[in-house]
Amino acid sequence: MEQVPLGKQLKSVSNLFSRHLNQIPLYHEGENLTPMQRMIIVVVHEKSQTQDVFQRDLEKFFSIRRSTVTGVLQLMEKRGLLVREPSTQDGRLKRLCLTDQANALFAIIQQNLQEAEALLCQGLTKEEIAFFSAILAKMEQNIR
Amino acid sequence: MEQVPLGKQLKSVSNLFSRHLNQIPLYHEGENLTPMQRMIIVVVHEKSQTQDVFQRDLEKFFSIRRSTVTGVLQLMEKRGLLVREPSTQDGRLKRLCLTDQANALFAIIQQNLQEAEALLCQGLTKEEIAFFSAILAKMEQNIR
DNA sequence: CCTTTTTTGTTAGCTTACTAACATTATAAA
DNA sequence: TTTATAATGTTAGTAAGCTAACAAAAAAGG
Repeated sequence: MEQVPLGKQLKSVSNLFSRHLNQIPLYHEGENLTPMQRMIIVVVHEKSQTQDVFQRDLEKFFSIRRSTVTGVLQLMEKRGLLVREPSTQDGRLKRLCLTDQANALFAIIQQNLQEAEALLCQGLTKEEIAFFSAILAKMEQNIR
Repeated sequence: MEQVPLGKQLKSVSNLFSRHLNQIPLYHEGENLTPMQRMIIVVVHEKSQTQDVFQRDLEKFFSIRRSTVTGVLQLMEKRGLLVREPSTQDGRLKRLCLTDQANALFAIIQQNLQEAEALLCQGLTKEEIAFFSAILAKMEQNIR
């Protein structure tokens, strides 16, 4: 009847994944991007192909709070990775627009992410991974 | 061939779990404990039944860095949840010692954790949970 | 014994998370 | 129309994660 501390286990793997991602270099000379910045660049790049992307979309996509979105985007804007343009349609919304610099990094960042996930999933079958992902989705529903 | 952003999914669920745990009240009047503080109280309480617990043990157990352990414990000590006693055997080690206040909270915290995990796993069979946990363990090996 | 390496813990500075309280704009209701 | 409610974003303050650089004690090697 020993209870596996599943929450702790989840947190461990999540932390280790971010830590690993953080160690993958992007630029040759020093400067780097954080894991969250990389993920945001990828999702904004992909989604903005077909639609406008606003801050609220990140909130839902990553399951994080508004204030967290604000903070991360402020840093990214300061580093010249994106700009936030107020919507003319709806004064509450701010559209996210990647800079050329960020767009240029998209391909390599996406590859880094895929490699990191490949490492994470080493030795697991496609079916196992799909099953695992489905359980995560179920848990997300349960706890939201 | 669509790649599921597994890392992002992991982070979402992990964050949501912590957020949920953070909302479970402990005291009747205002003050509360953070998710990490709760987990540390539980693990130190349990492990110290049979052995001395040092800071390095938390580092391994939670897969976090030394500096993180230091920071969390400093706060917990400031709040009177534990004390760090330098080992007489080995001058590098600091033994962790829960206060009476923290020990008194152990039972209810453990129950909170179990309820939170039960919510997380709602609708999943024992076998599914075991399989999920095994995959997490495998991933932890892969990426460490 | 002396020197080097390993282990453990701290500090400083940063990022990402949270809550709570607030401001602003849209939408709904009266 | 006017008022109330909902949706979106910000700020302030705090916790927990990280890296890098440091200090001190123990262990290993000479």
